[in-house]
Amino acid sequence: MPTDRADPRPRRIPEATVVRLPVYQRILAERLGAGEQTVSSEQLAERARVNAAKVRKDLSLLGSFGTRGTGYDTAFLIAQIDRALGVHRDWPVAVVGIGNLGRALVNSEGFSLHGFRIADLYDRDPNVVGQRVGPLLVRHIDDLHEPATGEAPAIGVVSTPAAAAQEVADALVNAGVRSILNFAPRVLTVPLGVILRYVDLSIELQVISFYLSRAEAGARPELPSEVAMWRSISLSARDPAPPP
Amino acid sequence: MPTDRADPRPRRIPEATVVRLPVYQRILAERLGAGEQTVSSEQLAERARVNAAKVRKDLSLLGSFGTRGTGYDTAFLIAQIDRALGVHRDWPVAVVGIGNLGRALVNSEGFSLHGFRIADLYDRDPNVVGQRVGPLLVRHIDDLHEPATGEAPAIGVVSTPAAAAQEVADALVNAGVRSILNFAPRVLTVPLGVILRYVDLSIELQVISFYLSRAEAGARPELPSEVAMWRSISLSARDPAPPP
DNA sequence: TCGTGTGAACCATTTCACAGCT
DNA sequence: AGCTGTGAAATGGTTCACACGA
Repeated sequence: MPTDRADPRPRRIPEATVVRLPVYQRILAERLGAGEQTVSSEQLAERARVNAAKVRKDLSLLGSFGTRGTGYDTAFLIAQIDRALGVHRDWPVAVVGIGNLGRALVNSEGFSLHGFRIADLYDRDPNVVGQRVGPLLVRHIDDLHEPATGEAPAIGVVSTPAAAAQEVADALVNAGVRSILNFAPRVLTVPLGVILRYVDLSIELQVISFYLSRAEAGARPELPSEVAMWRSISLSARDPAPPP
Repeated sequence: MPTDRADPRPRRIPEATVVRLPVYQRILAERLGAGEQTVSSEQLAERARVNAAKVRKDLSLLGSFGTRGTGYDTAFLIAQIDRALGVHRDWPVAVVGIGNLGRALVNSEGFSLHGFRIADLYDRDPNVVGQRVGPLLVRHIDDLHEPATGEAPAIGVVSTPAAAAQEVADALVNAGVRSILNFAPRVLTVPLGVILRYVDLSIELQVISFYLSRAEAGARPELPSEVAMWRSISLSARDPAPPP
């Protein structure tokens, strides 16, 4: 008997699935906006450029939410994915590095449209500290350990130059931040237990360069040249070694 | 006998490896800057947070470049990875959408430090068109089909608002651009054969949210909570179906 | 009839473990 | 003695194919 509704013991969700869920989310929101009450795995799959079986498998990990012969209820599925992702909660975000990039991120649709709340902005430049960006004042990095709201933000976004990134990451970790999203083109070191993800322009460009070269070199699609990807990297750290 | 030096028939390189190569690159550059002539798979692995065997396997796909008992020659390995990635070539890039984000990207270390040449800037806003950004003038989107340099750029970067992204992608494709890096929070549709990658703040935040929830829920590290990742998504499109 | 949910087969990637070179 | 390169085993993820329910 498949677990019904709010699953008390959620199955293990593979990392590969986790990164697809937000994509399905976005497609669902789109379809809901277009008035589609219901959506099939086939439709989701086409838009996401994946196999329909994969969509069904992914979604079935969250529970049995579809209706045979009909598909999935759009709004209901959105809610379920939200729940699985934990997005229904409030995750305060601190952005460190309020240059061009930081400002762009703060004002971006990525934050506002998806319920993440920017709690604090930090910079080191005295000309920037004290400025108003959106609804917030930029604070000095050294005040990181005592956030405006009194509690450490859940997520730290690093949008400083590469040279400052490690130092900022250290400061975030010391302040009790449990996860870091790094935009600086720099490999970071953080303690085990801190969630770390990278967003990196030059890495993406290099990956594209690779596939461009291949597409050009082999006239025949040696690697099928239609490589469409959502940030398809996977340097996920497993346990360094379960102590035997 | 392992193929030596410039391999005329390069092995197939798995996608998973392709995305790690730029990371190794960055670490190597770092070590070279620190004066390390040579580096071991163990050292690379530690910094990249991966298994050393993986590093060796990845690198052995490019050829046999290491020296047993010693490790890899740092500078030489950098050159080899560059070659594998095709970064030694000139890939002109067009950036469409010169708002906060576009400007941040154009001025970022990601471009300048990694040899990608920005060939064209485009926007739709008449107030922006004609402006000077870095060494370039912003041109109007409608001039996309006739790029300043006369030849279509190899890579198109989309940094417009979500609402304009599909339209811009279409224009890029029509202009002959073979690959797109999309920063807009929007699922795009492009013809088969066009390389498409996404960089997406809100997706990353949602993925982090998932792991934060899990880390919090299960006191025991249900999924080992140290999930460190390089943009680990993988919605890669395989051939829709090899026509039978 | 249509489309989900899912075992089972398949394929890709990771890790182990060790032979072989320096 | 140290570290690469790589078969072979283990793991993880994808796709097939079909029973089942609406």
